[in-house]
Amino acid sequence: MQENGSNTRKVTTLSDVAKLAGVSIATASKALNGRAQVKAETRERVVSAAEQLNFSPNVLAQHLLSGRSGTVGLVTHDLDGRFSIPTLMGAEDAAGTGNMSVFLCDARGDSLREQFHVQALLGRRVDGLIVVGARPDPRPSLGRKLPIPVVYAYAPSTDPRDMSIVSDNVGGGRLVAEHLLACGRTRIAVVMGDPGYGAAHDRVTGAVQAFDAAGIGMLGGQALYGSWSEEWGRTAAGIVLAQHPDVDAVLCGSDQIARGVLDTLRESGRRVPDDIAVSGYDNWELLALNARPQLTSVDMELETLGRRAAARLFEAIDGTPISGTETLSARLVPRGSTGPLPSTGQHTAARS
Amino acid sequence: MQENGSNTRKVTTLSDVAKLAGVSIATASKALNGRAQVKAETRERVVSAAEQLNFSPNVLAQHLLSGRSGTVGLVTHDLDGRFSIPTLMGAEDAAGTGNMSVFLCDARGDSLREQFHVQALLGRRVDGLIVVGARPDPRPSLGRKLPIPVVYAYAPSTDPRDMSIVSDNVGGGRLVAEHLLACGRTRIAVVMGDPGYGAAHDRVTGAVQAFDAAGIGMLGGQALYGSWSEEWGRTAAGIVLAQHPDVDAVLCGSDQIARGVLDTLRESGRRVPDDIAVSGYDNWELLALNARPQLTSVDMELETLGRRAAARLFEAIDGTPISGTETLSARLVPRGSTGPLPSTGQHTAARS
DNA sequence: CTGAAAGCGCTTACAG
DNA sequence: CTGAAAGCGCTTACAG
Repeated sequence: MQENGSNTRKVTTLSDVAKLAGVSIATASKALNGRAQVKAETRERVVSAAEQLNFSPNVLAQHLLSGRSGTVGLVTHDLDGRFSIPTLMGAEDAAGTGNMSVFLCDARGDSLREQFHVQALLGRRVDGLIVVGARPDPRPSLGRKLPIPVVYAYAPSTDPRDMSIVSDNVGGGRLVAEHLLACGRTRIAVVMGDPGYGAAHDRVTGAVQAFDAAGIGMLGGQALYGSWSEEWGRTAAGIVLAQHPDVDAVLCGSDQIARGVLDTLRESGRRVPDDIAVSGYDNWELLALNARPQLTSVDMELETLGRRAAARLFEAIDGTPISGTETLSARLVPRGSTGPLPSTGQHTAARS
Repeated sequence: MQENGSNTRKVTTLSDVAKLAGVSIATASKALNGRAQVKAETRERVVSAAEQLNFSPNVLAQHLLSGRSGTVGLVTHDLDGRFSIPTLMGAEDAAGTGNMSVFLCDARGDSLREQFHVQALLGRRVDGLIVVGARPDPRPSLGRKLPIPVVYAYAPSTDPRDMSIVSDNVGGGRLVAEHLLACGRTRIAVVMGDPGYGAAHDRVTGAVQAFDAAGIGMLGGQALYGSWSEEWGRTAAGIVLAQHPDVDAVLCGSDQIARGVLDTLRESGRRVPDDIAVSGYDNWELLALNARPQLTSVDMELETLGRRAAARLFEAIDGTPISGTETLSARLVPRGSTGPLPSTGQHTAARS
């Protein structure tokens, strides 16, 4: 009944195919692999035998010979998070085009666990390794003594000789600040997330570059740091409104923060974007598309990042030396929460 | 410089170890694998040689012999979604305890892609397969002719002879309805998601069972179906308030819907939970914990589900026949959005 | 064009 | 206790 309850069913082997086709196993191999020196008629006989037996070559054996396993290891620290998943999809994508398969290992931020997984993957003779961080800050290198190439994605290695692919947070901050300026906003507050993240400071740095270039200062002279949460967004918006009632834009460090800011603004009777423009970061569609109005955001293009990481890894596997940090541009995604100031009015004061 | 730019570095092999230890490769093998018939002193010499050379046995070769690869394939259809990831984590978890590694393949809802991945995994001689759906509705079987066992997780197979592990949506709906009843609510509206999902109807069915047992009817006599979005939650809450201003609870089909409902209630001046209790489903912490108040929800315990799927798969790999659908109970997570009616009052009417 | 033989890295009876 | 030999499933020179 349950035919696959146990592995008793014998898997067909090349020698089964050869026997059925009435040839040697060497000839069967050549026929199936499209080698030139096989008579057409013989090849056909072998191929049809293989089909008949539903033959699928044992890749493990093939790779024992070739010295390559056709697999890569993906060690992630953030399987539940939203950063590693798109990275991982991009990598799987790039891998899938060839005949690579991906081992997924979740190290959960624990470096012992990471070490354990790396050893296991080495034993499986993966051809290379991609390490995906949970947050964009630099992380310790796996070292340079591994027999296979490694690419660090999202979170770079602290060792500059390693290959890392990261998102440009400075550029992303600049991009969205420039957008707000282009919308005619001049009194722009910055509400950032956890100051323990390098990305938080990078995004502020980028925004300040844009403000400087426009010859205006950040509203209040400095960014408000807190956490990456809606709660903090609500609180921070209250602070901004109290201290700077004439604010005309809030640049937020994440979409979660922006959602909180939007809530407080709405409940204070401020219209978005007419009175105040609001921008997020991450372009997390769940949050951005369900916001009222929909949220202008910055997309780090993590899938591209993952694809790039995999591409670099494959180059390295093919022998091209790789090294250094590659920074990927972010992309602005304008939506309803930002727009030009209404031509009629100055920035209206509180209207509740 | 870049020592791992190409794979030139030769990987140490058991024969290297044997040579260094001055023994045959057979003896080296036995020594490292803890076979009894090896002199302690010899074993020590071999072990230290292995360490010195940083030897890591080629698992591909070992598995060629044993007939098992020590790997399983995880084919998912929802890598970007929130359902497959916890399932996958649970599976990885269960796998990690042994010495299993997991190949991750994203089929993206495309059955051709799925077929392709299954073939590739078969070629890699995985010992078993877990198929994770993107939504809880039944899906076509991969068939019964595969040489390895398969477990369907989250989305069951349509073939009852296959092994499937699913979440109990009827029970979950009943659970949360009972909770609302226990809070003293009697005028309970049900706002469900996309009626194209079996889970939507299942959750309603469970709720109705609880209502029947309590001898009360659903407010309005039927559930409102729409989509799994905040937008729909906002709209639906408006409908409920207009038609049944004396509503005292809203049972929502998802946390997203509940977030929308909460927003409309707040903007209509209704207090949650004093005037109206609100419950979600999924226990998606991002949404549930950031809600005001925090959202009572139902947790499908997807990680447990994944772990269970993997456990069943391993049993099957070990020869135990597996079959049938296993239904996992959901768990109520009470938070601030539900609670007893204030003792002082009846359900207050609109108070805006 | 076809096949016998060697070998990929390992393990396991089987002799010594 | 140790080692030579066979074999896991395949591919690739090398002879015929």
